[in-house]
Amino acid sequence: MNDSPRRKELTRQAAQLFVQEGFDRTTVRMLAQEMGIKSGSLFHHFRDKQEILAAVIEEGTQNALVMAKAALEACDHTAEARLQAMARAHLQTLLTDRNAHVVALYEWRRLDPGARDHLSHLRDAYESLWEQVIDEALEAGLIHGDRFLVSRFVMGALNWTVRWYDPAGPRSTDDLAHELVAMITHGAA
Amino acid sequence: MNDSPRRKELTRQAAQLFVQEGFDRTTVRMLAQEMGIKSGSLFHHFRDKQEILAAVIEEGTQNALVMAKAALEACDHTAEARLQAMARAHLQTLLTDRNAHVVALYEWRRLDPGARDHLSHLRDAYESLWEQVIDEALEAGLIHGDRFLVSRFVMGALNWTVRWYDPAGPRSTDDLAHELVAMITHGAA
DNA sequence: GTCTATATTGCGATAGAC
DNA sequence: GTCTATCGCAATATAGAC
Repeated sequence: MNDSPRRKELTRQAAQLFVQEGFDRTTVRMLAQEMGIKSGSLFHHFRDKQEILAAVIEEGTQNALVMAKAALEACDHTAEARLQAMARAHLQTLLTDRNAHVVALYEWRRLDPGARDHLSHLRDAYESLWEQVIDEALEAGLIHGDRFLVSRFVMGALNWTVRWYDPAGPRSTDDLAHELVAMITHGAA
Repeated sequence: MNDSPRRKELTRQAAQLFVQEGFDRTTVRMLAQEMGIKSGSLFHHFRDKQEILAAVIEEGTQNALVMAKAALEACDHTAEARLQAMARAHLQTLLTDRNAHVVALYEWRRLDPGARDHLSHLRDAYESLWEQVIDEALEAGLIHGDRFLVSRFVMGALNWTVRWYDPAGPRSTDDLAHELVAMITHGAA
């Protein structure tokens, strides 16, 4: 529809509800209440409920991409440091402040085909960033195995943290990133 | 309600729809059609839609538990063989024939608190089987790290396969299990 | 840009005949 | 155990005033 800061803020609020309840269980009335308006007014900002989901997922993936690129810029240029930076950035966009990245991963199937088509490029860009870093780790002999499988196993391990990680618990997202990298790089001594 | 073979079969058919559409998008009318009856008749077998979900999840977890135990019985008694057997069994119950195990993992949040309470013991039994095998691998020096984190990372990597694995593709579930175990046991030489 | 009011649809579940 | 018929309700979305 448009790209106003107002819409950005509404999208952010929608993301929170989608994370808590899931897309299907979130009603437009709940969304409107969270936004401080009535349900009818919501359709002035978004064509329909689907469009809200698409906006949230676009925001979530874009954000993950930006954060990952920044993390790679800032870290050492060793394969291990870069692997760790990616994992850390991924977990931060996933687990911090109930983020839109979670929606992008867990509600992807709920997108209608048109939106899925449009957003798949963004998702692919993020995933190929991962594959690039995995490639470097393979070339450096840091890890071994099939590039396709390794990257999907790693992303799976990270994405699943949403189901069990407790931000109030003893472990930081950095702890998790460190342990994951250690697990795949120092298996047998 | 009861435990007839009829109900077992209806549960199996419900599982397939839940995997395809998700619990929320599956209507009682869709379920009834799949079962070859009218929607009103469905409530002779299940009190409500929630109870169908609980039945599917119970079936899925029970099945995963039985398969895992059998796989551990049948394999060599080395830590690596046992790890591999668990991974193989997990993938088979997850990826073969659109199984109820997927529903147990991905629709857990949709259970009402009562059912969640009742079924959590079954889930815990399955997860502690995993932790036991992970413990053995740690003791054998096959892998290193935090027991809690390693088991969750491994299960995450496996559970995420549902999102990308293509049964018609070139890789078997056994290939996946082998690659995953290799990844965490032979990181750096 | 937000409101009130409402159209319309499809949902889960029930009642009672057979 | 299955059917037909339907209840009651909550869902998305629209119309038009302000």
